Amino acid sequence: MAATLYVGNLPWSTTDTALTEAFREHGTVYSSRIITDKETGRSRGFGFVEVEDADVEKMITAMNGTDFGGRQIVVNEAKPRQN
DNA sequence: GTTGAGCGTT
Repeated sequence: MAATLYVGNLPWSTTDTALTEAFREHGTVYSSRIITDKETGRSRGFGFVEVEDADVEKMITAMNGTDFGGRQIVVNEAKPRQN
């Protein structure tokens, strides 16, 4: 089972790989994605990380508000896109 | 060569 995490306040230079590497240290990470602007293709400064369902709370507690690339990131449970 | 609240694609 996998759950999705919303990660905000990211530096513009953050990559999906960087997110994976950071979150992998605190739990099981299946995939990660940085949301890019549909018109310019640049990073919007936030992304989503797919993690193990049982590790969601641990990931949020461990990563929310922590320094990432010089910025304090925001980690929350992502709102369900499909219902 | 920019910006900074906010929840994404098949």
